Order: sequence, then structure tokens, then C-alpha cells
Amino acid sequence: MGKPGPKRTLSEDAIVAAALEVLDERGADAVSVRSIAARVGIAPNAVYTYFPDKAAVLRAVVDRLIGEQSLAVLAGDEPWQDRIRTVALGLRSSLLRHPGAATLLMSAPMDGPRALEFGERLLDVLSEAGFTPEDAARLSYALIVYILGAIALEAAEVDPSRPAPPEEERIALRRNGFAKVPADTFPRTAAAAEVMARYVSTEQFLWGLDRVLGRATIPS
Amino acid sequence: MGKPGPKRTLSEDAIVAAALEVLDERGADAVSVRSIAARVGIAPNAVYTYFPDKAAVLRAVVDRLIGEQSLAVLAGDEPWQDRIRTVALGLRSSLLRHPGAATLLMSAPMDGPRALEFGERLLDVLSEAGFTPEDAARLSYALIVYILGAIALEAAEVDPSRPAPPEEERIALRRNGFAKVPADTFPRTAAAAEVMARYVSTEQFLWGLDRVLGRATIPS
DNA sequence: ACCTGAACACCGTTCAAGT
DNA sequence: ACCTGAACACCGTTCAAGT
Repeated sequence: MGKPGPKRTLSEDAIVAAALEVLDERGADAVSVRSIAARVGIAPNAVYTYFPDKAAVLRAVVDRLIGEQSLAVLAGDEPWQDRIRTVALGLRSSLLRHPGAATLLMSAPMDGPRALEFGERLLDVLSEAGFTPEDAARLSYALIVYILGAIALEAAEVDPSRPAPPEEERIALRRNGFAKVPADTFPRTAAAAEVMARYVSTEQFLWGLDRVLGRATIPS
Repeated sequence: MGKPGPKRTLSEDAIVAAALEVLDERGADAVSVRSIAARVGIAPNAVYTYFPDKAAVLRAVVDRLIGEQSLAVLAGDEPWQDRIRTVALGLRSSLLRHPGAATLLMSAPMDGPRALEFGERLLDVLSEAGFTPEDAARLSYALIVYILGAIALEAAEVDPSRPAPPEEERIALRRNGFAKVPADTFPRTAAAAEVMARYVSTEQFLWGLDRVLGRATIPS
């Protein structure tokens, strides 16, 4: 439509924003170079002016999603475990708001600036809490594994091509899934179905996080 | 080439095996309905005789990978934590042998028969260890989150279109990644780089697993 | 430097037809 | 029931050309 020109009419950020809009409105499968380009009004191949390939766009999307969560709370004066809990919960609700994003999360190394910032602040907190640099590094890695793993598994259950459902609906979905487990071959799983279904939720997320944080609440 | 016939010349298993071969030889991106079909010698659309769609094939591949790990050790007479450690390590090395598989792992609910079997045996162990059904359910979920999350993050670092590298090489890859972190803006991350790089390994995997299992080894 | 149109080599899936 | 060839509506990416 518009006349071509040498001026830079867009930015990397505009591309990423468009990708995120497509992700939210039409699901992960609909995020293509062509759909992104159409949304910002350029030819598909013009995207390659801003990013080397599609994977780079997706990495930038993931980094932007991580950046949606404010890290200010990590510098507060509550107990350090509470600060980590708060920021983990925030990251979880940020990411669950974008179904399909979780798949992207686990499929590429997280080396974007916002992801690095997150890791750095986590190390700050753990250092302040008295951990040696080595233990802080290990614990921060274990925390990230748990947080992202939990989010990815929660998101895996929902249809990525539809808008993000609320927690209640996700629990119901899971209940339906477990209802199909044959009780004769998997008796324990069937018996635990109700608990399993309910605990794809804030409560189970925090329960596991506390285990990693070192607050055992049950006998071992 | 061959003449068409009404006989069932293949099986679901043959399709899954072919998909796994393509995954290992040419990477995750090369796993297409067409490449799978070509490998077993049928037309692409004949795959739809065995599976409703591509996603179902991938789910079956994931279930088969989970089944590669023997669960016999879970019924042994060592301490229950040791049995869980052993089976977690086995699952990890099984899955890391197939790079790109980890992405599949997190992108769909794990409701295949082998995955259910794994969960059931885990509940057996935890029940035998004295956990209430509710705590056993929560802990088994937390363990699965940690195990799969750790594997997915480890696998995310490697190029999925090339054969799986050994642990040494994965550590070196990670070291290179951290070497690029600017020390002035992310001082703690840069300082922890060597630890972070080394602990994408059996050692860090077990360290975090022990946290979830409840064996805190550092002050909290 | 940034954009375009056209093309290349692919996809997943559906359909009508054959045995 | 299981397979085929042909087609549909897409992909990511590259290239030569325009401003």
C-alpha cells in the first residue's frame, strides 16, 4: 500500500509487540513471520531487516515477557523467601496470561537482557541472605528450573490457540483429564486425581517453591 | 513404488520409531509428517490412518521416550530418596540423548500410558516412604516439575538440529555463553559464570533434586 | 539502510479415488 | 481399512530490484 522508503519506519520493539499480539489473539501456532509482518504493515521479508531469523524474534518475545514482571519487590525489606515468592508468583501470572509463551520459554537459552537482569537480582537477594556465591548460583538455578518448569507444565494443559483461561478453568480441565485415568491399572493416580487437579494452582506452585527454598513443611 | 493394498503394513509403533529416528538424525525441526512418512515408505497422508494429527504423533514419541527409562529400580530396597535419584538420572540421560525431545516434553500434557506408569510408581514409593496421599501427590508433582524443567533447560542450550553432545561439551557451550555476559552491568552473574557453567551437569541436577526431596544441605 | 515482489523449497491437512 | 495422487492454504528464507 504505502510507498517504500529508506526511512526506518519501525523498530525491533514494534516487531516484538506485534508478535505478542498475534500470540495472544490467535495462539502460538499463528505466530509466523508473515502474520507478524502483516500486523505491522510490511512485507514478510522486511522483518529480516530487524531480526536475523524467526528464532531471534521469538527469543526477544520471551525476554519481553520476562521483563513484564517488575523486580522491584526483590529489593524490599521483607524476608528474602517472601520476596522470591512474590516475584515468582508475578512471573507465573505474567506468563500464564500468554498461553503458548511457556513453550517458547523452554525452547531456547534465556540470554536476553531482561532474563539476565532477573538472574542478577536473584543473586543479589541470595547473597544478601548469606549464601556463598557458589550456593547462591546453585540455588538460583534450581529456583529458575522449578519456576519455569511449573509454568510450562501448567501451560501445556491449555489449548494454545485460545485465550488464557483463569485458574478455576485450568483446574477443571485437569480434573477432566484425570477422570479418564483407569483406576484398575493406575489406582494411586486415580485416587490422587482430585488433589492433583486442584494443585495445578497457586497453592501447589508455592508448595513446591518452598521445598526448593528449603522450607520443608512435611517429614522427609 | 509398492502397490497399494488394504493390508495394514505398518503400526503406530513403526510411525513413532520413524519419528524418533528423524529426530535423532536430523533434529527437531526436521520431524515432519512428510519426513516420517518418507522414512517408513508411505505417502504423507497415510500417516493419518494411524494418528489423528501430527501433535498426536509427537505425544506418542514423548511417551515412548519416557518409557525408555526402566522403573524397576523404584521397587528396590535402597532408601527411597536414592531410588528416586537413580530413576531421575536415568530419565535425564535418556532424554538428553535425544536433543529437541525436551521441547516436545513441555509442550503437551503428559497423559500417555508410560507417563502415567511413571507417576503411579512414584506415588508407590512416596506412599511406602510414609507420605500421606495428599503430600505424596504434591511431592510427586514437584519432583516431575523439577526433573522435566531441568532437562528442558539443559537441552535448550544445544542446537537441536545436531546430534546430542556429551556433558563436557554442553558445559563448554555454557561457559562460552556466560563469557559474553558484561561484567559491569551483571557483576554477580559474571562472577558466578564458572559455577553456573559447570553445574549444568549431573552434580547440579542432583543438588536441586535433593532440595525438592527435602534434604537441605545448606542453611536456609 | 530499508523496503518491495517474486520465487524456492518446504509444511499439515483434506479430498476423491483406488484396492 | 488402508493406501494413493493431487490439491489447498500455508510456512521461513533468499534474491534481485527499487528508493
